[in-house]
Amino acid sequence: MPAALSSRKLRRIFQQLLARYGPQGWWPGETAFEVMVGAVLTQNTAWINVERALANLTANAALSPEQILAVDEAQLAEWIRPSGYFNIKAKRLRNYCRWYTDAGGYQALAKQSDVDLRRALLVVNGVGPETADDILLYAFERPVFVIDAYTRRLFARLGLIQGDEGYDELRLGLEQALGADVVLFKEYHALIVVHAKDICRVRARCSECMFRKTCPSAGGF
DNA sequence: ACCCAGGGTCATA
DNA sequence: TATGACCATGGG
Repeated sequence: MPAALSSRKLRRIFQQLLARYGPQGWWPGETAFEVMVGAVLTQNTAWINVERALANLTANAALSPEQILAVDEAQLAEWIRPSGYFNIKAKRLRNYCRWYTDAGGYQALAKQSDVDLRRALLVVNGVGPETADDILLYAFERPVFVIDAYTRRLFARLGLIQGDEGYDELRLGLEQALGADVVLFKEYHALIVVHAKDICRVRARCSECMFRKTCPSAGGF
């Protein structure tokens, strides 16, 4: 990203998305911990399947770090089966919960600075850049711009970025252009995801869909 | 039958 | 640093 991103263009795109879809109020979930679990379970997975897994955990009173650490890993895997990759995600959830409780839980972690907390999250095996940023933004209310595949494709299609920038390069560029704004970042990421689903619903398998990797043409809103 | 989903890790060159 | 294999269910 040689040149700085245009704050004006970014805000205009946001306003268009907001006008079309309305406020999304993300992240869906009752508690901060549920957000964290959902962030891990939704890795490369449709949210509908994550909801089933979360429902299983809730039905078994297992949606807490203590219970996730207490139950058998095979049992945990069985509960989260609908969200796919259940064996590896069971390990990842346990890794996360071990880190979370060892660190002293939410109150203790909330005392850390944005950069320190981000660095700590990324040490957890199974938590990568996007999962860490989901947790930082939606569970800890930190002003980080979540970069997912949709975000990259959208801004690339619209000519704001090249598309092959590194994760942090892109994230920092957006954060710098828009300024630290938790409310804006929460809505922006949600609207991009909702727009992606909307486009793919309306033009299922349409070769012009801007969100398909194979899309040969630039789409508009 | 095929493609993809609100990614991440690990082995290899 | 940069690819590729792998993880796996469920909907369109």
